Amino acid sequence: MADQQNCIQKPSPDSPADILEKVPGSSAEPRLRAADDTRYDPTPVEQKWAALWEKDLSHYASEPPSCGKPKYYVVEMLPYPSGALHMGHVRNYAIGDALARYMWMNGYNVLHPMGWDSFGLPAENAAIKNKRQPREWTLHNIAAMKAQMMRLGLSYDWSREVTTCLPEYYRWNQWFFLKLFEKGLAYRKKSKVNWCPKCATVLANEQVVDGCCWRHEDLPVEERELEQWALRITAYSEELLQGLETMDGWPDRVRTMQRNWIGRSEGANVDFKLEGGSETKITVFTTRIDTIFGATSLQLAPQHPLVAELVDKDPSKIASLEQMIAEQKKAREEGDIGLVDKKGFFTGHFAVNPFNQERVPIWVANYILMDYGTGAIMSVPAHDERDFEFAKKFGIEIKQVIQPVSGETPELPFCTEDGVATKSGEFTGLSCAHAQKKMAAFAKQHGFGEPTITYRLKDWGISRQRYWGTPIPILYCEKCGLVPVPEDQLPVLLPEGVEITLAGGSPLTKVKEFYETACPKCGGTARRESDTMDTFVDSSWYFYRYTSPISTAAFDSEIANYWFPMDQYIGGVEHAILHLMYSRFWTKFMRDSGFIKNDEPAQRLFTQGMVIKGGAKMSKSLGNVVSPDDMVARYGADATRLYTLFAAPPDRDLDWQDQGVEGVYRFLSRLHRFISENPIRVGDGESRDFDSSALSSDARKVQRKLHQTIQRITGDFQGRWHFNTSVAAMMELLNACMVKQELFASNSEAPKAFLADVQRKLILLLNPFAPYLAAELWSILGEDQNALLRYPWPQFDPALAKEDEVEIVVQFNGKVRSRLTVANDAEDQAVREAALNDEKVKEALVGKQIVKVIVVKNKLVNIVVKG
RNA sequence: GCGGAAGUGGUGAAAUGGCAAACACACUAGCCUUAGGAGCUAGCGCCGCAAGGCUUGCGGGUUCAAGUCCCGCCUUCCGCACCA
Repeated sequence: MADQQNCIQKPSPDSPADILEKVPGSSAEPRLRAADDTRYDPTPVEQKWAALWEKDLSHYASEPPSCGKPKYYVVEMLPYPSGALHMGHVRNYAIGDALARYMWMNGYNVLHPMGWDSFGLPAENAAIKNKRQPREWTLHNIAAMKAQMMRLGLSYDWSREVTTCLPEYYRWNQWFFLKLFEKGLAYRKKSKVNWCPKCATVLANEQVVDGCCWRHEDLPVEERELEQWALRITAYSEELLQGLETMDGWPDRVRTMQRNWIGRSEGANVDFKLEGGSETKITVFTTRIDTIFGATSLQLAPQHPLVAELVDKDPSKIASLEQMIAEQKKAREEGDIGLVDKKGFFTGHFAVNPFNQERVPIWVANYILMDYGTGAIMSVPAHDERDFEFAKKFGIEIKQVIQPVSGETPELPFCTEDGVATKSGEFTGLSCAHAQKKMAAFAKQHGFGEPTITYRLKDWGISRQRYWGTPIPILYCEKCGLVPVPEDQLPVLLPEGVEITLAGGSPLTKVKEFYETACPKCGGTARRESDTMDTFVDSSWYFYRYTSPISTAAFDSEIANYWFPMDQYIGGVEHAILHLMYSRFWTKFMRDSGFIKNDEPAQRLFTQGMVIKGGAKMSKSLGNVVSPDDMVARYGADATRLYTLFAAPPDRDLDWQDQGVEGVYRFLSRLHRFISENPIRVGDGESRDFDSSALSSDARKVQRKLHQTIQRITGDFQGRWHFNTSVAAMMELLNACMVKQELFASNSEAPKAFLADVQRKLILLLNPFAPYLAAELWSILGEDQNALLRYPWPQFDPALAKEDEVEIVVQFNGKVRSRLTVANDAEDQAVREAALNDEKVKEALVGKQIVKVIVVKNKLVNIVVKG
């Protein structure tokens, strides 16, 4: 690395050799070219085509639904406009662009748009740091990144560009919010929230990682109690879960992660009354109601509302309670929840088990979580590991009520459900599963419980005490209370020129002309909601907006129904839960509101691997960041893109190697040389037909390789998307052409139409991966410059791809002993005889006995021998 | 602890149960060159002068045949984690 950098000379003003290329905003040294460097120089070529394509946007634009072609909707996750693309983006877009171009060439009406997830905190941080307004800073970044994308030659339909921070977009966030509010899916709730002191705002559960903020991984979140807007995603818990079952176009990994996140758990709620005729009851959630006869205590979370009452005013209990809460908080902050020693104390109170009227002591324990289930459990030490550990430590009774089916005495705790209830009153003798059903029904019948399904998934808190986001369209009137902003008054515009600080709560409260307003109902004084929406709201539905960026609605339902669901969605796996769960929820809400018909946003999801270097994620602190601009300046956009596809299969992490880019660049140079030195042009009057059967054997070799290559690349697109092997196949094809280079020379005897066919198809195959060079070579061949994207993808002929002869290995017990060449698809019997008559085989057979001969067509003969 | 993915040359990697290492990178030698940071040719898993032998994290198994399938273990990465 260091060596390589030392090799690159500094440009000197008087050097005649230093030509070209400095991408705006790039810190890269321009690549110097020696005078006799014969390699392809991508910069002028790529810039020429980029300029052409920018002027002629129709070159990319999707066609109307009525075009008669089948639709194909492919979206790459839209970026946050941080100011510059990184290699992860390039990889993501290179994959999507290859697919879009391939589908275009296969006759589809392709929608391939791009946009900007442009609300969010970094703009505010930049505002504080550089005294620039978030809007101006953001729009500037968008312009810079759009230029980068254009330079990369990505085939986006820019007429549909979505910028979430602009009123024409976020007004529809507000509009949807009102719809959600009407349906009761948006509501206000006072709750303990995760507060990041650095972001000075609330985080959703999904945005808390190991007790820390997802943006500040070492900074523990604080707990605060706030009034918050929440979206009732839990109304769809079951459907979000069920949907995963049939979403086989999504990676299993993502589906599993979502399944775990939703965390469905089937069980029962059971009420335990306090002892002494009190009507106060403690509701516990259990998945093992079948063990309830073994419950020997109740355990409450330290934050359980009843605890304050139960500890009375006992100072020692209050002290241990406070200590417990503090420790739990600390453990949470350190991500150690689950490893903490179990602690607890007896409250001095008892409750009554409604099944057997036994009195059970009520404890408070640090291993009970207030935010799961009811925050209280019945403790069954004999049949739960955690309860067992706790009971042992504190001397609580352990009572076995489940027996193994075998009837043996089990070692406790005995936690499997493969057992039979014992000492359980009228339920004794029932299997666990059976007992669970009967007992839950019994509880319901007697009014002290019911079957219950608990989900880990929580409602989505969307209030953010920040400036740079969508204002929530709600007013608080002194008389009328909470009033939604009438639809015709949308958008609620985000005020400009606001002073931004991270201290002192929401910046919007300080903007008088925004904050203080009149009630639309009564005209009295009202104040506006000063919180803005989580930016995941923006990204939950942006891909619908792409289909019809109109001013009169969020999107046109009819057109959305034409394009949706997305055929392919492509992005990083880091969004497996947050963005992808919220978007699924949003789609279901819109479907139930009649705006769309699809149940899920995307038919297929592809999650590409990360781009890493030296085994670590690229980061400024590690100093291992590779800038796309530098790569584009040195090797061109084609080579940069091609390398991201070549270096690893797209679903795997890609370990960036600076020297690896050289390799694909060399390939492109060689290809450029191969065609530009001897372009085979077919004139208007000339026939493109030729007779394959009349080709020379060398020409046939090239033709065969061509058809094999088409077959492989087509297969890669249709199958696993292992574009690394597609690129390798193209390299092999070029190598095969170069070996027979004299075929393509001007004095060649091969039919011109054939040679032209090879060159043209080679370029067509290249087009999805390196569109600039493809366009350049296409025009060198004198073909219609603008038609490449719509030109049909080459078809392979299996007969032409087939080898005439194949080499067969002859094995003895699986070890290669000889090789022979036979006709392709030769009969097994003939191959067997040829093998047995082979000199080497005969030699090796001396003194041995043939047990069996296995012939695998076109592959091998395995002779099983003895002795 | 639970769940998932991965482990193949110096490196990135390839291989519908059928010749392991395609395609590249790096390296070595040669050609061409004032020069090489261009281009071209050849070599390049390991051991061995060779014949040949060995080789896909480790150990078993299935099979005529295993990188690939099955069982157990190890390592790395990812997700979840006192979820009742």
